[in-house]
Amino acid sequence: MIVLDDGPAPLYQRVKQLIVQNVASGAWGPDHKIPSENELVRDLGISRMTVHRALRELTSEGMLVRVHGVGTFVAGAKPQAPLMEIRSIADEIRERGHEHRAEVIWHQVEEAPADVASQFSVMPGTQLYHTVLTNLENEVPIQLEDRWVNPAAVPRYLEIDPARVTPHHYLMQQAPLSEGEHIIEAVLAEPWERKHLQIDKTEPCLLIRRRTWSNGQIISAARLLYPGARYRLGGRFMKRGS
Amino acid sequence: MIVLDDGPAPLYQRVKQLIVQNVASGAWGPDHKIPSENELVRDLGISRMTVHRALRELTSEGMLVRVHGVGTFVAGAKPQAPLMEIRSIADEIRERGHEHRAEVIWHQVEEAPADVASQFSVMPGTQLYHTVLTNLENEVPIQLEDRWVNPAAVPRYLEIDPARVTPHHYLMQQAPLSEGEHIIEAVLAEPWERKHLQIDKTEPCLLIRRRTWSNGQIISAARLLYPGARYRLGGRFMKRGS
DNA sequence: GTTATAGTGTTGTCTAGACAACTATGAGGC
DNA sequence: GCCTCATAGTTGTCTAGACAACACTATAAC
Repeated sequence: MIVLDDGPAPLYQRVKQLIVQNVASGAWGPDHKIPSENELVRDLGISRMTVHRALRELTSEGMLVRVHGVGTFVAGAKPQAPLMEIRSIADEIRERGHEHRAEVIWHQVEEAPADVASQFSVMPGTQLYHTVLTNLENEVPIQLEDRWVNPAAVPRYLEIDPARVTPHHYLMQQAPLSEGEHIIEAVLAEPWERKHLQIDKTEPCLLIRRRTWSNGQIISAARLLYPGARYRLGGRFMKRGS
Repeated sequence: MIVLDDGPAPLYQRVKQLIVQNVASGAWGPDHKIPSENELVRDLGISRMTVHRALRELTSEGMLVRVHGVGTFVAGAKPQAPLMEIRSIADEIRERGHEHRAEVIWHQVEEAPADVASQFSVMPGTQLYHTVLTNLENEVPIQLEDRWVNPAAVPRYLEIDPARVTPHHYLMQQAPLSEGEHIIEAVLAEPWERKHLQIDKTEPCLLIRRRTWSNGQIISAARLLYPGARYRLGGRFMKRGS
């Protein structure tokens, strides 16, 4: 039985959510043919244009593949390796066989400063969740994580203990990732950042600004700061814009 | 006077093209308020849903900014540095104050092999343009560029001389960039690639696979191979997928 | 058996209209 | 001056229907 969640969200977003849930749960595996537009129209009792918009957006987001005159299918394994990979630093460290520990510096509600507000497309002063912590590999600080989270998307975020459940894992579980953005640059760390990373004034750092979306809604914006001498970046990236 | 191009393309795509042209030509600069949906409906003689879809897609592509109840504006300077940057290797070399020269290896029509066809979403055997060349910095090969181009999007591509006009510059001029994708990995070069790059069998290479889109249409797919000892990658990336 | 042809089901596009939600503006009352 | 409220203009969403384009299948003709 297919039924829409109720809620204040627009209809087409709830249709998208329904599809995403079926795919994320594994009920609809790769190459599964999903119900046709007319079937969804009949089952959900909504208009075809609304269904069509939901399916079209999910197609442009890479979750579905549509074939004119045939049907709509769950996107299978891509011909090349996954285009995006957002890894957890904790997983990375453990895969290297090292010990991982997180030291929480802040974990609270804060009013968004202007630069953060613009990234979230909200008014400055809007209340957001803010977590700052360092990730240590064998007791050596390897990353400073400065993360803002959208309370509307993840209302219970503040209840977690970031030292035990990494914010990354919690967010991935609460809001299946649909889109991400990485900006990579080399910078010098601020004094308070240097203190937590235990690095020298002249130490160049790799800065990764990461934003993630789920179902069109921004979930989180994070600044990830790596001491240059202790980290190298690898992986695949995709970029888009302007 | 605002008027749509005629052609076989769907109406909403022609509306997008009209907006893109006005922005690319500079007629509508950053923060310019573009005509409202109702004005476009009246001037173009088409329905509002069609106009709305065009504006909505351009907004999601980052070209426009829409404010509920106010209007639609050309996206201005972003609060942070441009999210995507696709640079020309020739520009990079010249900025370092070095001499740049390109050696053309192939520049012709070819039938797409299966892997290329899948990247272009066409049938294997479809005729595409194919250019292979090396870029030399002070007569030292620094990059091998293996590029496929969509003839439907850039029909006169074969008429250029890649040694004089870089394919990158020509494509950027012919089809304003709207979207791009980078995949970065480390590989060993094929024998024929090693010959042109004048590198050793065991030399690790940085491989960047780059695809670019313009107005929803794929323009070009390129494999850019850099000898690891002669190049370091820097820049900003954005990724999205799955 | 092979080849046309018609029919069915699917996605892609477009229309005309409606209502909701939001913003800015100006008029009026205090 | 300051506040409240009505109004107009804009974008966001949704509907019901229509036709086109495409793929597949079953049927009929040869």
